[in-house]
Order: sequence, then structure tokens, then C-alpha cells
Amino acid sequence: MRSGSATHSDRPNFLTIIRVALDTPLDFCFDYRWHPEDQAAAAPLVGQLALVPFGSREVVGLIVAVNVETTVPPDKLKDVLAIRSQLSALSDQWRALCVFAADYYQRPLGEVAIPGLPRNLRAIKTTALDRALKKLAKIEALHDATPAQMPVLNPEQQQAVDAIAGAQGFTPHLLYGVTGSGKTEVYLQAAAHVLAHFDDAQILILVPEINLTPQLEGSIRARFPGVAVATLHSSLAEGERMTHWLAAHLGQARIVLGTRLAILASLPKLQLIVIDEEHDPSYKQQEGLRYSARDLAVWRARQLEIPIVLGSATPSLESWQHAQTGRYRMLELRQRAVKAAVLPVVRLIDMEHNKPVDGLTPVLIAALKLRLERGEQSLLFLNRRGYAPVLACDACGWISNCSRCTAFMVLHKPEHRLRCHHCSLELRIPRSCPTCGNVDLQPLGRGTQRVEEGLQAIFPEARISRIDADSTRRKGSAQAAFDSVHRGEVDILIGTQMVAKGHDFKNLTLVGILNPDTALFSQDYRASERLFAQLMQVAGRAGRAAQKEGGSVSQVLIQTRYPQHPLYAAVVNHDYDHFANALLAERQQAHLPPYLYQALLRAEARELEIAIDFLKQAASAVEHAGIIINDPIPMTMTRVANVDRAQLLIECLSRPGLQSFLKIWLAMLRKIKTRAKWSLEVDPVDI
DNA sequence: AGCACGCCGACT
DNA sequence: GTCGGCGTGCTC
Repeated sequence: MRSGSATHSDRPNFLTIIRVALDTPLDFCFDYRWHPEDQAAAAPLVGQLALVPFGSREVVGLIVAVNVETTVPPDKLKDVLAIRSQLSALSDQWRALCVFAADYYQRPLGEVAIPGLPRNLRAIKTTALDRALKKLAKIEALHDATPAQMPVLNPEQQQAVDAIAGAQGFTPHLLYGVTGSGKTEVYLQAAAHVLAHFDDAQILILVPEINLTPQLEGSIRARFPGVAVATLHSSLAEGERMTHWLAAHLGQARIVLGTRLAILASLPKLQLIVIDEEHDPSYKQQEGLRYSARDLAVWRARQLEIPIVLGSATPSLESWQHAQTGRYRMLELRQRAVKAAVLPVVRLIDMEHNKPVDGLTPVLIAALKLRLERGEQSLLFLNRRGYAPVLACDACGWISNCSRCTAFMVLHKPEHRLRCHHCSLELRIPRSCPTCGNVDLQPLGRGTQRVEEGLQAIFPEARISRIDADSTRRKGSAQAAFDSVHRGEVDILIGTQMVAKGHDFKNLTLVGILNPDTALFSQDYRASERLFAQLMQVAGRAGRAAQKEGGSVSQVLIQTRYPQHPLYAAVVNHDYDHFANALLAERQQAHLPPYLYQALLRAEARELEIAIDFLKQAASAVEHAGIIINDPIPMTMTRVANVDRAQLLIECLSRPGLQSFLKIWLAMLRKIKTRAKWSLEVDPVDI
């Protein structure tokens, strides 16, 4: 134990000041003294991790500078406790990525760089790190990049692969192709090309949700049997996360497959990035550092001067715009690659003329009946879980409001509960109306449970399975439910958006979409873009496999009250091009993203007034040319778990303009004394 | 964000 | 008499 500054001043030549980024909301770094215990200790390097005392705790931080001159008074300076010298330093490029993200999203560097590291790397003890390093050292590095046999590509796919393989330097590609057009095969062959041409290349493949797309991981491993593949996602166990992260950092893992958090992985030999389903909202982190993994991926590709592939059947308007203007290279897959597979026929069912019973129109019921007779599977998509979204009293008008949120409590019949989906408050279903005593309480509206009940009454013999967040609460139960569908043990599958992603149901020939209309008239201008993507994605569950001889063409039936709506016309015609172009034109005219850049200041407090008051102060804190500061408004769902929330939208026609404003503004916001909790989001998606 | 310190209410 | 509520202030 060293103590007393006299010791240090005795040998000033050995004294080094190092600057460390720590995971704290304070937007500056911290300086520490370091001197070798003995002559053998190697000097700390930028990019290494260091254990330091911080307040009353000991924490691990990232060394961002050594031999700096410090302005911290000597009596405040503390000594570094240890350098994690067994771990090679994180690269300049990785740190530059963190610096960029911190700057762009207006957060301290440490909050970007540290939380993404495996928890055990941030631990005081290094036993887990040492163990993982030992384990990796024993694994013989795999070298054989020879892929297992490669399917022959159709001309469009081949063109796409050639374009990616031939790309020089930073080249963003938008791989635009409907479900089943063979995007995955393009990724795999582009990857094969990169692995064959660079001895030590690493490839990063991002997917929205790794648990819902187990097929991709399987295809990658099968295609590259001699290549080390590592996965990175939030449901890894700590030990696995440590070894996988280290394998990436050491360059051992040649293909890294991960969710959004993998974009912050250390990948020293990165040569290609693939973002599958690039439009997917889950690429946006929605708490803490609210980054867009897709945007960071593009930045990273530019920084490294490597190609990046953004794949989607329904690209985000941001990427679509870039492809239109030529900033991204458009690679289009028009044909379905699977032999004999054809696009499903999409039909609209006008609910005005086709009155639903229990939420199901006669046309849809007849279509379900036909599939049952043929022994084919059907999928009903309804993005609303529970039995009914509200319970109401006819006599006095009471409705099941949550006492803690601006929301209804949802009726969950199997559990005999009213449940708030926002604060998880649960009540027993009241036997009679709490205000007037009426015993005849009515469920209003329809969720997946109620559809399941109604369907079972119509088709008592049918094997019906419901997949939603409620039916799959137990770990592994979602997988079990999907497996059972794949084994053909289910005739009709009812599901929320959980069933929309990834799964490829071989014997599924009917998709019914029950209540999509609400998104058409949403306040959120992004709702229609999302609805289109979701409809295409669900529709893609049908008709993926080659049709049996004489089998039916897969059918998608959409129940709607607005069959004339242009969005549905585009879905029926499988015409994203025109739809996206029309949306872009609207956005341009209305001055909305991607023609405008936004930031959102949110505030929350026990009383709405406190939050609004803070936002008002923030709005008047500074004036700035070219910056539009809107009025503070309560959020649509004002109260969640007894906290009131409000927000303030900032807009600017130029991204750098917004950036430089935010920097100044934030410094002023930090000085405002308030009891509200607040946070700033750059490029918000939910407004 | 943590965490400690600090000053006022109901309890073994 | 103490446990503990969360307000305020600091972290190299």
C-alpha cells in the first residue's frame, strides 16, 4: 500500500499521470497517478483498462491518455490500483468509434466505452479474464476459410455478390429484396469472398433478434465449418460473453454474429459489415445511450474504409433516400430465389361488407376452413396480447384504468387478472363494477387470447396455438412453441409481432391479419412505414417453401375498414418502391426526417408541472439560428408508474447545425436546478 | 449514476 | 434512545 505524496515527489521521474474514462454521467475524464511498483512493470498504454479508486468504490476505466499534464490539485489525485495488462489495448479505431458515438449522442465517453465490455472485464478481480484467456489460448485457431458447397446464385444475386466483393474502400450497399429473394445467400457468399481474400479478416453480421433467427446462425456455421464464429447478444451467460467478446477482440473469431450491442465490439480486423433487416426498430437502443446500431455501423464502415451491406425487403426511409440519391449503392433482388416459390397473393377483406363475428370475417373463416381440410397451416397475426384491452361497465361508464398510468388495464382471462402492460400492476378481475356494483362488466376489443377462444369455438377440432409474450414467459417456451409448429402439430397459429420475424414455416399457406388499421391514423408519422414493414414481414411467413404439386398458392388476407387506403394498395401489389417514394415526398414536403434532424429532450417527475417547467426553462435557455425549439408537451401516455412525462422536440435542417447546438445547449441544461429527471435523445424514433 | 453524509419522524 | 426516509453534494 502506497501512501503519502512524499514517496512520489522523491522519484518524480517515475511518476506518470494517466487519464481514464469512467462509466459515470459526468462528461469528463479522471486523472490518476501511476508509477511502477518495480522496474519490471510495463508502462500503461492508451486503450488499456485500469482499476482505479473512485469515490468510495473501485471501478474499471479506459485509459484515454498517458503522460498528460493535469490541472487536478495534487491532494485530490489518487493512484491507479492496477493495469489490466493481460488484455491487449483496445485499438485506436475502436476508441475513435466510442468517441464519435459519445460526441454524437451527447454522452460521456465512459458511458459509451465501458458498459459494452463484458461485466467480468469490469470486475475488480481478474480471475474470469485470466480463465477466459487461458481457454482461448488452448483453442487451436481455425484457418480453413473454405466454405461448404455454395449454392448457385441467380443472376441478380450474383451481381450483388460481385458488387460487394469488388467494392473498394467504404461502399455502402442497400440489398433490397423481398422475403425469400435470397438475401442470406448473398451475405454468405460475400462473406466467403472476404474470408478467402484476407488472411485474418473479420466479418460482423448484425441481426435484430438472435433468438428469433436461429436459422441464420445455423447456416453460417454450416457454410463455414473451418471458421470460428462468435455470437454477441444480451442473453449470453457472463462466461460466454467474456470468451466471445475476447475471441472478437483477439481476432480469433472471424465471423461475429450479434444484435445491436455487437456494433460496439472490438474487431481489430473488420473487413465487412452486414446489417440484416436494416429497417428493424430493434437496432435502436431505447434506454441509456440511445444509439442506432445501423448508423454506427455505417460510420464504422466509413472509418475503416470497408464495404457494408444493409439488407431489407422494406428499407428504412433513411437508407432508401440514400439509395435514391446514390450515396448507397442499390442492389436489387426482384425474383424469389427459392425454386417455384411465388409471392403470396394479398387480398383485402372489407369489414364494412364482411361483418366480423368474434373479430373474424366470414371470408377469413372460410379460408381457415379450407386450410384445415387440406392439412395446411394458418397464421393469424394480431399485435395485441391479452383477452381484451379494456374492461368496461355499461351501466355507469367505468373503465379499467390503471391507477398508476395513463393507460387501460388489459383483461387477461386465463390468469383471471387485469394487468397494466406499462407498470405491470395486476389486480384480480372485479366481480362487479367498482363504482356502481353492476355485475355485468364487458370486455371491449380483442386480444390474442380472445381470438384463440373464439377460434376454438368455431373449429373445435383444430389444434390452435397462441404465441405471445404471455404464452412464452418461461425460458425456452417460445422455442418449444415454434418447434411444435414446425413439426406440424399446430393447425392455426395466433401470434403478436413475435411470430413476424425470422421463422420460415414450410407448410403455412394462409396468413390472416386482424386489426392493422389503428396504425394508419397514428400521431407518429413513422407508424405507416412500420406497418408496411410489419405486414410484408408477416406476409413473408407464408409461401416461402416450394409449393407442392397442385398445392394452393399462399394467401394473405388483411381485414380492414379502409380497403382503399394507399398503404394497403401497395401491400397488395408488393410495391414498396412507389410507397417509399411517396412517403419520402411527403416527408420532404412536411419537413420531416430524413429531410430534417431531430433531438428530443425528455423530462419526468412526480408532478407534470415540474417536468414541463424544466422543459420551459430549457427551451428559453438559449437562442440559436436555424434551430426550431417546439413547445414542451406532455407525452401521449403522460403517466407511467406514477411518474409524469413530458418532452421537447428540437429540429434543424442540418445535422452539424443540430450537433453544435446540442453541445452548447447541454452545457446550459446541466446548470438548471430541477427536481425533474431528464435525458436527451438524438435522432429519436418514437415521438 | 452510486455513495456518503446529514438532519428529522416512528419504533424494537 | 436508534433505524431510516430521501435531499444535497462529490467523485481525479
